[in-house]
Amino acid sequence: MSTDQHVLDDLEWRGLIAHSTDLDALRAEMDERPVRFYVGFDPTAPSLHMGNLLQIVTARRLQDAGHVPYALVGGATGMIGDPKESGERTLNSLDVVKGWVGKVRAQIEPFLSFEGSNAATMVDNYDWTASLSTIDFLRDIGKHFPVNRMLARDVVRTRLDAGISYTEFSYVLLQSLDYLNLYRDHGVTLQFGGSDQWGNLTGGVELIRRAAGGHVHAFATPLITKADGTKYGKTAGGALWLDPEMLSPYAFYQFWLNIEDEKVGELLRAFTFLPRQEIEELEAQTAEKPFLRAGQKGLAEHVTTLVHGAEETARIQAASAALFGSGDLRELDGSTLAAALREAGYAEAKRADGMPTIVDLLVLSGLSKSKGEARRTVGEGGAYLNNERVEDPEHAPGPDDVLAGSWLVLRRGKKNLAGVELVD
RNA sequence: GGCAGGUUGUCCGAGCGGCCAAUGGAAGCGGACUGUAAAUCCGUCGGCUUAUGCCUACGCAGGUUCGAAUCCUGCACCUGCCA
Repeated sequence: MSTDQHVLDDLEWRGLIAHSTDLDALRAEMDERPVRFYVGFDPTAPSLHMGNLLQIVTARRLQDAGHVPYALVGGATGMIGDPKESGERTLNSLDVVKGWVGKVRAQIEPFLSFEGSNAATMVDNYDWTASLSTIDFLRDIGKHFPVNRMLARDVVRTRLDAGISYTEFSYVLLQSLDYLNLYRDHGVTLQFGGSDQWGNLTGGVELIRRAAGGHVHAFATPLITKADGTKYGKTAGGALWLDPEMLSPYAFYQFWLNIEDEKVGELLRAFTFLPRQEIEELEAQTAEKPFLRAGQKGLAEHVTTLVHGAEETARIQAASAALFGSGDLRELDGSTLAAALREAGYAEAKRADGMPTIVDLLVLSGLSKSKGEARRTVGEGGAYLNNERVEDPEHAPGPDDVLAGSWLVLRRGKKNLAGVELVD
């Protein structure tokens, strides 16, 4: 579309292609006509997360380049469960999976365009697998999967000691069948996914060659990890959910704002739609004047806008500036303070119940999970009321501590902020 | 199928009748240093009306004992050796 370079070159520059089938063949096909491609999302939770966002954004890039997206939500594969190294998954009921399918679908839709000549299509593999008979499945699909090859896959090998059910072992057949169906019925010739899906992706490519004699493509995006090689999203709140009910947009923004310097460039390339030149400028700024955090700010702003919208992002930025600014909280005007705390997270306390102690406030505001933990935080010197350290766990704020008539600003550690509003 | 060993807190892993909410490591959390960065160092790390108190916890269910994570019985699962 507007990109002056080939979309595959753009994807490569952004570091999005970790593994692939013959890219030259794919390029040739793309140059000839719009390619129909698909990416699948299994409903294993009520919300998608950071890893899925990478796939969604990648799909969008391909659509922007004129290709035709098929977004698959795995109502069927979600019933089975992709084998993962850490062990067998717990099966979810059909009702639960169906509920999640709806949520996941709704999360994907805003990112793709469903209009125009290359409109996106949503599909659910439950539609073509639910009625499939076991005999047909075993004859038509199973026959093309040599078990010795299946056993050689990394995930399966690591699971052989700990144990793997036949159910999960068979997962690759279902995903491969999806690709075959989309190839036959919709002319889909490209599938991509996370690098942990590479085995499943190539499974589909091979099945199409064996069962239909077709030559199709696949590529895998890399696993995004922290500078030390561990996964993102393993922090207190758990995964980096896209659903604002599961992770507040404020917390989402803060996550990106706190990315390590070494990773800023990589993430800007992978997750934002900023043009190459702008990203390179931000990278240069981060390298030269890291304390300005220009890269982190750009990253946080763009990704949060992408997921939660420009208005919400503006509110969060104002809140962050107010709460993390160097100024005195007392100098903030009441409405700014209230708005900022409502973004950051807050709880209410009844004036009639008397003024709670710092320990109670930490628990109430959600900054500490239990009173024991709150006491520990106070003891460690990590508890702050209105940006001033509190060292006595029994300390209760006085009337002078109440800001803007009804607010108390609680902080645990350096960057966990929340408000408590006194109400009648 | 037989024999042997195992199942401990978020994870790994000690403990093998009382001194065990349970050694050690990792993760997490807090502090110092910084830039709401990384690295490093220090501290902390079940819950409760903070109490020489109570509750929950050492695969599950029972039992022995004044007293069990530790002993016994049954069950489930895992690992190794033999068939």
